[in-house]
Parts: sequence; C-alpha cells; structure tokens
Amino acid sequence: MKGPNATAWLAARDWKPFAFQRQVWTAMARGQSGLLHATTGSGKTFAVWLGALQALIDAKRLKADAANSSKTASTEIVVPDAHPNPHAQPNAAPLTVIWITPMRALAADTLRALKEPLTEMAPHWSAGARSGDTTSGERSAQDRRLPTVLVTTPESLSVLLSRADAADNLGRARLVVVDEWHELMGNKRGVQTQLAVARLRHLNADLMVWGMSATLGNLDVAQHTLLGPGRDGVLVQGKTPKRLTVDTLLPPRTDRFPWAGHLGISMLPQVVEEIERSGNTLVFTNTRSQAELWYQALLDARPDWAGLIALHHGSLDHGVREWVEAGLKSGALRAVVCTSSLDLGVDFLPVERVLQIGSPKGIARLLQRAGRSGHAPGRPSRITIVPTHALELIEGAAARDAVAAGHIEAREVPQQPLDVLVQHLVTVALGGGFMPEALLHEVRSTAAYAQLSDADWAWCLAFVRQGGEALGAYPDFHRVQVDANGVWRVPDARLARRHRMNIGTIVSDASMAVQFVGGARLGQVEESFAARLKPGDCFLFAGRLLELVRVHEMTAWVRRAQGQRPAVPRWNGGKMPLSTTLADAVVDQLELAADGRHSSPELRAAKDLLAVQSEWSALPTRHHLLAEVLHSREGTHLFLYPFAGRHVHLGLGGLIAWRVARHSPTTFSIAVNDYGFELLSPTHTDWAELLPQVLRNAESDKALQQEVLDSLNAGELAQRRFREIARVAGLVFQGHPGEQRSSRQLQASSRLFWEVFRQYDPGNRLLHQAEQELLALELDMARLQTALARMNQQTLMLHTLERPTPFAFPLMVERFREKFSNENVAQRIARMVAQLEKAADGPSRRKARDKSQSPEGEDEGDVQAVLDTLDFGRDSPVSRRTGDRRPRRERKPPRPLPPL
DNA sequence: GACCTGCTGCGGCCTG
Repeated sequence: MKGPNATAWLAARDWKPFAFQRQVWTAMARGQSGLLHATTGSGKTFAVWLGALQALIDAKRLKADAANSSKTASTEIVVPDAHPNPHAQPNAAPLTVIWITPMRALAADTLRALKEPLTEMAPHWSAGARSGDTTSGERSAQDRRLPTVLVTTPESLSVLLSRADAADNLGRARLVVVDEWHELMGNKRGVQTQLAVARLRHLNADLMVWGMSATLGNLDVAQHTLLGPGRDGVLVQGKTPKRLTVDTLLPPRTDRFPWAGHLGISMLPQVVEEIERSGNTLVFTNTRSQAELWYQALLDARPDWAGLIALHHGSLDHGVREWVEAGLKSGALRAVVCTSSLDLGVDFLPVERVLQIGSPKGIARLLQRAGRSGHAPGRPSRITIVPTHALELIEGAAARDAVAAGHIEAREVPQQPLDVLVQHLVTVALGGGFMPEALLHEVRSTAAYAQLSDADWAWCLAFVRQGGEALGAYPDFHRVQVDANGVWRVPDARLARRHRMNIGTIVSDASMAVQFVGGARLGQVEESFAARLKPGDCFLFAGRLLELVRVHEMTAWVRRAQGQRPAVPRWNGGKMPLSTTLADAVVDQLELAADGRHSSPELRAAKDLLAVQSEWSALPTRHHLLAEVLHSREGTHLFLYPFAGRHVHLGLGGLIAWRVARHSPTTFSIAVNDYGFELLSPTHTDWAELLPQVLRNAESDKALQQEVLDSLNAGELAQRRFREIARVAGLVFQGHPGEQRSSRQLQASSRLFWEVFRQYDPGNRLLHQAEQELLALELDMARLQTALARMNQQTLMLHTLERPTPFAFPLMVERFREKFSNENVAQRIARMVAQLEKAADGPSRRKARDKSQSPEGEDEGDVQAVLDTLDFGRDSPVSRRTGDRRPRRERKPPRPLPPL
C-alpha cells in the first residue's frame, strides 16, 4: 500500500520534480523549517504542499527515516495506508497545517490547488479556507471543528487566536506555511504574522515553519524574520528565473516628447498598436485615476474594443474585479488596464504582454510585474516600459541594466511597533489568557521584538490594563484584567467583541460606496472626492461616465450619464519614491551619456534632450552634484538633483531651507520629484556662497534627525501617523460593519487621544512611535543620511541658468499645479513647452548663447511672459506643495539666534 | 484633515 509520495504524484502527471522541490521535501522530512525562494508559477506551492503531506502524515516514522538516511536519501517516502475512506470527512484529522496568504482571493485559489493532491494522497484530511469571505455556515462548522488544512490570512488567524479555545484547536498545528512572505515581511501585517507564529510555536515547540518569497535583495533577512532569531532553517533557491526582457516603447519623435507629466497619453497610438499586435496584455499604471483615464482613452481610440478590454484597481467593487479576473483567466479579455491590484494573486494568468506606463519605481516591482507574462513554456517574460516624459526614457535602460546586474531592492522590516504588540496582548488575553513572563519570552522570540526592553514591555502591559497614565478613568480602556490566578484575561464581553472587530493592521481612509440607483455596486471613492460633487455632476469611475444622483448614508448613488466633461476621482494613496537601486541605475545611465556612450535605444532616444541639458547646464553623475540657479520675477530658484527619491528630497529641501533661514530670514517654497527638488525664494539668494555651507553633514545622525524634525511641521505630520497607530492599538473604534463612520468622526477621536496624551501622558510610547514612523517611513531618514553624506563627497557643479533645463522644468511644472485648474496648467505648460522647444532646436544653441548677450531676446521674453502669467508675486506666496500629504511647507524664519 | 497624480492588503456585530 502506498501512502503519500510526491514523486509518484508528479510522475502520474508527467511532471519531473525540480531539484528545488526535492530539496524542500528532504528538509521537511527532517522536520526542518525554511524559506523557499522561487518565481511565480514555478511550482513552489506544490513543492511545499507535497512535502508537507509526505512529512506530516506519519511523522514518527519519517523522523526515523530521516535520521537513518544519508543526505542523498531518496525523498520517495512511503507511509502506510492512510484510511482512504471518502466519507470519513467528519472524522477527518485535526488541524495540522495552517497556510497563510496575504489575500482572500489567493486563499481561495490556494485551497483549490491544495485540494487536488489531497483527495489522492490524504483522503482522511480535510481542507478549508477561513477569511472574511467565509460564509457564516462554514464559519460555524469551523467553530465546531477546524479542517486539517486551514488556508487563511494573518488577520483571520489572529481572530482565531483570540478565541477562548485557541490553545486546544490551534495548538495542534504542526506546520505553518506563509505564502508571498515578501509582501508581508515589510509591514505590520508581517509583524502580526511573526507574533502569531510565535504563539503557535509556543503551543507546539516542534512546529515547522515555511515561507515562500519572490525575489528580494535580502532573502537572508526574510528568512530570519520569519523563523525568528537564532533559529536555523533551510534557504531553498527555486528554479532560476526565466529569461526576462526589459524594453521601452519609444515615442516616434523624441524632440516632441514632453519633458514633464505623468499620464503618458501621448503614447496612446503606440500602446494601441502593441495591444493590437499581442495576445492578452496587462497595462500597468501607477495610480487608479491614471488607470481610469487610460482605459477611457483606449476605448475612445478603439470603440470596437468595448467588452474586450477592462479595468482593474483596488477601489472597484469585488464583483467587478472578479469578473475581470475571470475574463483574464479564460482569455476572453484582450487587455486589462490595472494598478498593483494585479501584482499578486490570480494564479496562472494567460498573459502574453506586460506594459508598464510610467516609472516602474523599483526593480523588485518591475520583476513582479514582468513575471505576469510568458507563462507559456519556453517563452521569456517581457515587460515594456511606456515612458510618460522624457527622463523616463532613461529609466528603461537603467532598469534593464540593474536587472542584468542582479541589483534588487532589499525590504526593510519594522522594528518593535508597539501598537501591534498592544493589539496582540489583548488578542492573547482573549484567547485563553496569558502569564506575563511566559508571554514576554514568546514575544522576544520574534525578530521584531527580540530587543524589546523590560520597560517597553511593562508599558504595554499597563496600557492594556488601564490605558496607560492618562486613560485610567475610562473603563473602556481597562481591557485586560488579572484574575485570581495571575492570568491576564479580557472579562468584558463588549470589549472582547470590539477588539475582535478591530483586529488587523491595515488602516485606510474613509471612503464612500458608489452604487447605481437600484442596481450594482461599482466600488469606492474617497469621501473627500464625493463631498465636492453636487447632484447632477458627472465623473468617470469604473470605466463608466456617471452622474451623481444623491449621497445618502456613506453611499454615492449614481446613474449613467452622457456628454458632459467628467471629473476623475482621485484617491489619496501612498506615494512610492523611486527606489535607491533604480535611482542609482539612472545616474549610471547619465554617466554613460556624459561620456558620449549612448549605447541603448533609450539613451539614443534621449540624446537630444540630454544634449540640451548639457548645453544649458550639465549632467549630474555619480561624482558630481548638479545645482542650477535661475533668477526670475518669482525670485531665485535653486534646483538640486540628489536622485534620492521624493521623500528624501522633501526632507533635504526642508533641511536646506531651514539652515539658510537661520542665516537670513527668508520664505521658501519647495517642489520635489524623484530626481531632485526646487527651492524658490522670493528674494535674491546667493546660492553659490550659501550652498556649500548648508549642505554640510550634521554632527551626528541624531542631530540631523532633530534638524529635519525642526525644519518640518513635524508635530502635525506625526499626528497623522498617530491616527493609524491609535487604530491599530485599539484606541479608536471603527464602528460595526456596515455602519461606516465618517473620516471626520475617526479623525476627531484620534486627535483627541493625541492631545490628551501630549498633555497628560507625554511619555506615552505610542506618541514616540508616531515620530519614529514619521522619520523612518515618510522621511526615509536612513536614506536621507546616506544621500547627504554622498552629496558631501560629490563635487558641486553650480550652473546659473537662463531658462529652465529639461531637469528643472518638471519641478517648475510640479509647482504650477497647485495654483491652477488642470486646464489652465495645461495651456500654460503648452506655451512654455513651445518656447523651450524653440530654444532647444538644433540651431537654437547659438541663439541661446546670443540671447545671453541680449536678454531682451524674443524667446527669453516669451518664457518670462509665461512665467509672469503664473503670478507667484509676493502677495500670493506659494504655500503648499502638491502630492505630499503634508501641511504647509512655508518656511517661517526662525527667531534670531542669541549671540554666541 | 488635507489632498488634488499617488499602490496593495484585512477584519468584525446582532438574533434565533
């Protein structure tokens, strides 16, 4: 009688196991934990799953086998007959495997994939999924008895851990698998997963832990973070990634290609042509509104594609998204315009072609998206970057070189987020209660809290017990109480329920449902967008032109509309900066161009533009820091290009403005993008003299950090971070399902806690955490330090400009947006572009020089006229930066320093 | 609360 045998199972399907699959089986048979790194669709799920079946069904015997066997032992492990009674389900084996995925849809897909070998290899095992999608029927069945294999999410697992019988039920688990670990490890969901794994390991010391991850720059850290410090594991490298092509869709005429912008609609004809030529195509965009606009533009260009192309992003209703995913799987859809929503999940898409509109932002992200194509055997993956402005041409070549060199971003891991720990303490108190010393030991066995101090631990305990120092008078925050035996529990049923409803670490902005009157739900728009619409107004959403009928109880009721020029919803999403890896690769390309080596098609396409940049100023390189100064009627513009990503540029800009303002009181406005930033002062500023002084390194990292905090409106920024922390820590209740509370209500309550703590409990660790998160996540402090240090090594090249260069122009455009409606900006930019193009024409180089002798030159005058219409006079100070989710960026002169 | 270009992801109540 044959038991589970992975090799046989694969052989029956004509599959030969890969070497990495055998490695996983051997390791699992020995009871080892590990991390499997493999590309999507390479068979990693089966590797782990078949290995698990083999290893777990008769563990005792297998252990003996493994002990007796040499390293080269066969992995064809045979165990005794496994009671193949198909009707045995109600008596199925108890919970043995917990399989965690980051997405509900992926949980469902995974369950389907796992079930197939299950019926054959372990008929006495049952399998089921538990997530927010699970119906109440399944739920109550699971409450009586969990399946042998439970496929779930980190949040649902935490909810299970909060049940009073958690130890009995979950303590039986012998294997935890975390799929897509790279998606979780870098955020608080990953920390929550670490804590859950530690809990399970506490319940069963022999627990095996396996992770699966896509390509990362720091796999060792990924493994260490999952398994816990000081725990050995196996790192299995999956099948070598298939061949990958990174190329760029070049515009037909690069001399007419926009210098700034993000939409890229000018590339529409070429994109249509690519889709026409290819099989199924995924068109990735960087934002949801961009996806909406591109979908519409494609339909306008090809009305016959109605029904053949679709739209997919995170604010569309699940029903809509599932329909699109099904269309992709069946091959019915020719193209789907999407955002990161299709980065993960949806197994085995038959996608042939992947287009990336706009900057890919990072190499890991590019690889992930590229991996969506070329699933057919022998076919390479291919991703084509569609540049939206001239400098993005260079990103294509840069990305290709970085991929070839194997430069991939590392993923940073959160350290000791106390809000997550506080939540976990209440969860465990609910799940049967805890004794503090034992739990501390368990918590310290995770990578995130290995260094947790006794003081922090004591603070967290006090916080769940009486809300810390400030909230002692409020029974709602006496969540955990110590019983007569010294066990910490949650006795109050109402608080228990409230906690279970609040489990998780994802915090999103309040949104409003969009629904047809008497019909289907379409998705979600942000409350703030809906608030600006009046009944009768039109907007573009879910690929349709809609008219708002009314807003009622957090739902925007709509009907189809025609004609009218619509608004496009904007979502206040995250803003990923260009990664260090990709930014460095871009600088390398500029270096090549500076040497006259235009070896790639992209560089050749950008050659004229780069020539203009060199002619009017210079090209930034690894060893040269480019600074440009332009005097206009607005004042003095400084453009600086550290290539450190938008977050760092904001911090650096603020820092430099702060340092200058200490010498001479001035008001600056700041504009940033991923390549550099602009500082504009209304008065004359002598940057040639000032810049070398204010660029200096700080005395210490600590001092630099303080300067950056001082230079920003740090209090307000930290308060916004605190909002999320308050929700994760369970201070702010988000309401019952279906009873959405408006963002105003939530805002008000988190603000109240912020103020109460500041006043009555300034030592509150959550306040400190908000500041730390602000520094680490929003200001990218570590990267800022590196960038500043590097700038100090570089040779400063300061060029005085006659007109904005190709590098400076996008920064100026960035600033215009805040003053005018889009249309006005478009018109004004069109005029500026026309002027600049004239000046940039071949023969114009001489003209440009001539004009420097006659500043009244025609072109010069017109550019100035354009700038003048922008009205950044002294009376209308530019106050706010766009796209930063930051408060006012105005630099108030600090109080004069006391004499030394 | 502030954003206007700005991703993704989760969970939960009540009653019989």
